[in-house]
Amino acid sequence: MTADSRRPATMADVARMAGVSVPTVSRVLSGAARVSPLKRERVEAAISALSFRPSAAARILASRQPMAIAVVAGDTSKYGYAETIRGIESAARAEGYTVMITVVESPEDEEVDRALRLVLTQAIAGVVVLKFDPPGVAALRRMPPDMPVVALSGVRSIGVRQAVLDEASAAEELTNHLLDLGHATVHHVPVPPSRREDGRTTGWRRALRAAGARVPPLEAATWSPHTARDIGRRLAENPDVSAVFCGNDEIAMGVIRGLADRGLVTPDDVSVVGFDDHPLAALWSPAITTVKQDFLRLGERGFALLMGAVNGTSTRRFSSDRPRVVIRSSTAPPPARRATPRPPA
Amino acid sequence: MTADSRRPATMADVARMAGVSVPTVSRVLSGAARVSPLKRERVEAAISALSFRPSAAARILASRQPMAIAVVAGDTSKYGYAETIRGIESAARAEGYTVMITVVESPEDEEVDRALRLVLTQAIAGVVVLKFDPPGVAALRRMPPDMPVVALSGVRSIGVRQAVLDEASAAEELTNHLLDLGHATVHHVPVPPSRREDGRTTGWRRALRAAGARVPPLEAATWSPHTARDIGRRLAENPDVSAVFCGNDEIAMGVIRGLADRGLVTPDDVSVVGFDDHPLAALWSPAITTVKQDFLRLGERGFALLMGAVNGTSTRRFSSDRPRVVIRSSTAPPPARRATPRPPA
DNA sequence: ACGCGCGCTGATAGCGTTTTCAAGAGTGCT
DNA sequence: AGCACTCTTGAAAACGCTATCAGCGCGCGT
Repeated sequence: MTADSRRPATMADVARMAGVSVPTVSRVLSGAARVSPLKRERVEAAISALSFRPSAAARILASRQPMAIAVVAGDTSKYGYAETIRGIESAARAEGYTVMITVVESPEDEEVDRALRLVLTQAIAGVVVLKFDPPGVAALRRMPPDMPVVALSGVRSIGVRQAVLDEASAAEELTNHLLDLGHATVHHVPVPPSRREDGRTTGWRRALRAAGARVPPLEAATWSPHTARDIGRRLAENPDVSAVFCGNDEIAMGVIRGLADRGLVTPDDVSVVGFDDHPLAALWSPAITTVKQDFLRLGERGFALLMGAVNGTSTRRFSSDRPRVVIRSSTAPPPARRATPRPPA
Repeated sequence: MTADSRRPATMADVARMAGVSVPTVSRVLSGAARVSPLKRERVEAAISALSFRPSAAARILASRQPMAIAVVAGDTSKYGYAETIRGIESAARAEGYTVMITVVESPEDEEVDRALRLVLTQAIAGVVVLKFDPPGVAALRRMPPDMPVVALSGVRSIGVRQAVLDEASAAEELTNHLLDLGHATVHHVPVPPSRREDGRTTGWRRALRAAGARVPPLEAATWSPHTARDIGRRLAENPDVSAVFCGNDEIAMGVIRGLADRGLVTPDDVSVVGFDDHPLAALWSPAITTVKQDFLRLGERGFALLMGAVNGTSTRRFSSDRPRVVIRSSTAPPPARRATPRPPA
């Protein structure tokens, strides 16, 4: 009577116990076809008596529709990445899909292939690639053509289904904000670019060009706010620097701290802006002027696009969103005369 | 000759093209048994000619071993969560496993069951539960007994296989640091507790009791650093407050900012400590004294424990790690006389 | 020369579902 | 009373792989 064997119960066990056929059990499970109330009840009783759980593998094999998607990303815990994944997951969960995550650590072929083999060897309906960095770009390129794919990114590219946050225009607007305040030019500390050049960098350059301002050389890029601190210190030595556009808020925090290390205060001596609207950006002192990127929705839009492709519901291949500038306290007009930096301790 | 049909190629197609039997194809794929070089080569040629990818569903169904695990968590993008998941994923990937993520948004039965149904309906070898918060605790409780499970958490509990970070002792040590500096007592702003009381709170209380210090009432808990800022402002009004132990670094940042809003400087007027060693903690001004929690390794240890259970390799049920205190610049002896708070603007 | 063992190979039988498909039981209508 | 339907149900056939087992060819020891 009870589930005695050590093997997990199968549909056949349930059917036997309920005195019905296997397909009937399947029907009450899927709810697709009508089953008489009596049998339905008996089947449900048997299911819980045996604590039966259907085998996902068998289900997928027979129905040919995996209820999972994969996310491929170069990182999972950095703010933008984590938030995007959260958006994907929540949209997926609402539709009954589960999300598998695989990180690709470097853009080298060998590493990319190893990670992709893992992903493609799973039962998935499609994949969302976070094309924020070189590993993401590489992964996208090596994706088999028959797999439904959506890329999430900051710049539009051709040939792929994708959801983007239009970073370039937002960056342009942000740079113009600085220019409008009276700064002669704006220095730039980019995040490591995904391609030759980031959307943020492109927008920055575009704004400077349009304003006829000098385009200063880029600072070396890293994701780490600690390197950004070093860059901030270095920037302090350069009297031409009155405004700095940082690739993201964490870098802005590092730069602000580095400037402070040399006695320069933001925004009195140097204005600094970030990007993303990190949850701590508003809390920093000074509160950081930035661009709010809705990563959560980016993830949701990406999932929606993927679903459209997977079940032929929609043929949309592109979804864009324009992030908006958030002005806070880290920007001000340039000082009449900038304080001289304090020498290194 | 070429893959003409729209159906993806199966092993039978490969076998036919290579002029071998299906099991032989399986053998070259798995590498389990020896195959003559000639046939192996022909099979490999056919595989790439047809761009054949094995069906995960069929493979799992036949072999009964899913190469995926699930992670159940109340959140995925908060620092500790994200980092732990990253640790799990990287350990899993090294062993050829993929990680599925499902978040449980609230501890209510209905929500928990809905999420768990999603998880348990997938083909997984086991699950790792992030038992950091009420949703995690609830999920763990409703997990079916026949599923291999590991809980990750900050306090030891009984009956479950688990990897922990011993928060209580670290919290005790951190509180003692404050007491040793000469503070009469230490106020506490907890994170929302996973149970009746958090390990951090327990350690704090233990230290105060042991030192015979007064145990001040707790402040209301939230994950948001912005509420923490309000709490900081409120704390500024209370002249008894000279040291504050915050449930995590983000809350510490909020509190420091709130105190600053009222003209109190850290650590001159009030010492503040956090917990976790958030990547921005060292960059904050002042740099925050905290406890370094190795979430990455927590995730790795959790995965290792799960693997032990899944393939009977090991019978270990417990793995603990002692986080260590990191002293920075947000703590100092109490002031002779604390500055009077500036009134609300 | 004979038998034994080893290495490689293919038939065959599942794995646990979903999917036809056809049959049986009612129901309503003429 | 007979017929055409609709609604439920079960039998049987996939789904694409792995596991098991027996067979075959070959080299070696006696």
